[in-house]
Amino acid sequence: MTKLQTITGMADILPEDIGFWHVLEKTARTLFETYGFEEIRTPIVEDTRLFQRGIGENSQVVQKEMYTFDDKGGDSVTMRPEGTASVMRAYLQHSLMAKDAITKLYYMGPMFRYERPQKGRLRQFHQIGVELMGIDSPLADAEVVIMMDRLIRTLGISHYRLEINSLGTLEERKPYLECLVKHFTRFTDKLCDDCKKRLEKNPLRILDCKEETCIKLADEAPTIFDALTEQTKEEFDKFKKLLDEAGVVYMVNPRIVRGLDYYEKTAFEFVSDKLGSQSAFSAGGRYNRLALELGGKEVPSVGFSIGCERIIMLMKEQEFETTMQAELKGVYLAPLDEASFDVCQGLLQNLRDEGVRAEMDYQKKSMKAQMRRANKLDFRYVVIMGEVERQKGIVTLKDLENGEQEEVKIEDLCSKFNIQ
RNA sequence: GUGGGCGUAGCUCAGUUGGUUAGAGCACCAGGUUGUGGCCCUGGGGGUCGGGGGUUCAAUUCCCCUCGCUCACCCCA
Repeated sequence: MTKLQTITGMADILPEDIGFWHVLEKTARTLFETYGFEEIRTPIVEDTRLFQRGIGENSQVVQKEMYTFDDKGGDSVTMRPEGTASVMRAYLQHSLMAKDAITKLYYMGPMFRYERPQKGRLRQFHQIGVELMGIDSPLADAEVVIMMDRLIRTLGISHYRLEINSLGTLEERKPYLECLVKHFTRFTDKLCDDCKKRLEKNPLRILDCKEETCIKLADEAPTIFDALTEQTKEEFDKFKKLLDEAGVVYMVNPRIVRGLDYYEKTAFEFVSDKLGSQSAFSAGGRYNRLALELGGKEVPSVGFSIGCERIIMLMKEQEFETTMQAELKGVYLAPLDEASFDVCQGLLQNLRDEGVRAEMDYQKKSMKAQMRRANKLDFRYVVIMGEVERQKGIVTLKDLENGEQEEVKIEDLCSKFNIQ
């Protein structure tokens, strides 16, 4: 296999698909900006320590999924596996809090994780993310979730659901985790092999296991809600109320667990059963401690990120039989002899200078071949020029939509399209 | 890292109980009209049958190894 091709888990996005990306990106930009978010672009490669501290040393992402290498100066650098840590780094580095107490940012771009690819999962994938920084309030939580819900609807996606949960603060979660471990330890021998490991590494994950016996044990386990303080409960209730008022449909799922260490309190996932095993196409939550982990002061924040490849799968799903015909537009120049070819070269440039989509062959071709190509490439008009036209100083302009044609003076050609 | 499925033309796939020049549809190019597209007709180009090794008179077909793709586990967007 000496054929050159993309490496495992990295995919080309071809012209036939790029329309979906443009629609997604444009819709997100427009919507986010009406909610007061501004774009930020951070580097793809960062100091490895940013992610070790930000995402959490013991998370799976940091432990085995990062594209980490030493640069030529001997520094350990990492291709970003997610966006939030970088945005927070930029926020602290440039003291963005100085401009206003609240900072609203969004970003879009490629992320990298060394995993085995499968449906909806690539090693280079793309995320659009949002971070609302500087305030700890259920109003902020609700704002970003509502915004995400509106985005999904604007994109015409209907087969999805929103699941929410509260993970509690770090202080609330600690005793709860001990409680949970105590509960499951009594049934260690009944847990599946994976969950035996989870019991030590990440007991919350057991709640999310798909093995039947584990599910049963998880059902009997104490829930996080038992451990939440009144204040956290009230905040969660307020959050739900705001969603209700905005007409956002959700279900509370106490099994939602976040994979990155920095989440606390509100957590949410937008999921669809049309995505295969990786059903979440957007997820996020509150992360009040991230700034602390990065060595700054506390910056209470909430955000989410969208898996672009996954949400585009849903956009495609929605396209049913939408045999959207390409719009016919532009002018194809079809010279029939050598001298006309040169004249058309000039016309080609004139048209393009006027902003008209124009194209012609790079070598002399038969009229049939030129007509076929004009048709194949969805041009609306063909300019035909042979000896007859040239001597009269005109071209034959054919409308491929209805087959009608007329004679147009060469000098009038550009202005004809310029007006339209 | 683990497990299942699959690799034949640009794409979707037939095929051979091992046997001469490996097929179809679509796509592409050309001709049918020496100046007129889409439909139709005719013709053409294009394949190291993923790669390597083995068995055999003979391998795309059987065996082994390997690479790749894909789905799932783990985990995550």
